[in-house]
Amino acid sequence: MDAKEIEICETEYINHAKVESVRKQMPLGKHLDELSEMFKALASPVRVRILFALSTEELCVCDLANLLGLTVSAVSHHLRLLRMLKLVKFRKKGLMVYYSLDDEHIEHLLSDALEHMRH
Amino acid sequence: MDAKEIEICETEYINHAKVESVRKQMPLGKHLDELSEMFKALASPVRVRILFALSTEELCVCDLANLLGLTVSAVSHHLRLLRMLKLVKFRKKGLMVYYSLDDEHIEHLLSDALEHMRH
DNA sequence: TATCTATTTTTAAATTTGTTCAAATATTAA
DNA sequence: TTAATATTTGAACAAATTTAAAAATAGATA
Repeated sequence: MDAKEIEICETEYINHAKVESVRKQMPLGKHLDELSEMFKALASPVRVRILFALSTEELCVCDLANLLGLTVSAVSHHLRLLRMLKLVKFRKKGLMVYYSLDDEHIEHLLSDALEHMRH
Repeated sequence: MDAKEIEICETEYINHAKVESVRKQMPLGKHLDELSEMFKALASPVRVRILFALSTEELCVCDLANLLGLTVSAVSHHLRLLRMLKLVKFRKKGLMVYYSLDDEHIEHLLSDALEHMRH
């Protein structure tokens, strides 16, 4: 038992072999971080609504604001996050910007999660 | 166009028919809120790590703290959240508390999400 | 009983997130 | 060019989250 472990957890009961075995089986740290980033994008009532709305059809920022009862600015901030995480894509037509889900993968993830929640 | 809509979004370009059609197809508000709560539980690098660790095998609080390099207190707080959202369960043996995933559903959700992320 | 210890809870501080408002950008049209 | 307008961005603030430290709880053992 080294100094760091003592600092973290002063106990005789750590099962070091077990901990090492689990550590070896963990996915790579960067994958776990990306995964939590993706979940962070979904961890908001507003963004979940945006994504489900877009799973029905393409909508512009103003339509989304109207649907959700939020300011255009607030919606735009959320869309920026969703865009950065590649959960939505957009196309411009004149002054309007139409958003849609980035791919069907996300639609499946959403419906799977909804299904899971219902179980 | 009523007063509220004007307040929210001062534009001539809202596609009201489209917005209403989407609104009708949205899942119930309470389901969307529960879903975002579940995602909130997953929206942290620490909790994602806790869940993947527990998908390997049952671990006590101290093992988890040791594995993740956090204080026991911090881990306990995260476990409380995961417990409240029914993502983990626990069994007591003497002074020790062993945590595990609540069911295989969660394991599937995690591996599906990891898979999605890799795409 | 009293003591020891793994975990939980409380409190408080630090950080992150969500929202609004105002200003900036980009595209259309006059 | 100038004006109009849909969207984006930045700054500021409130609300929520994360963490550590200390106190409290609960179970084991002497």
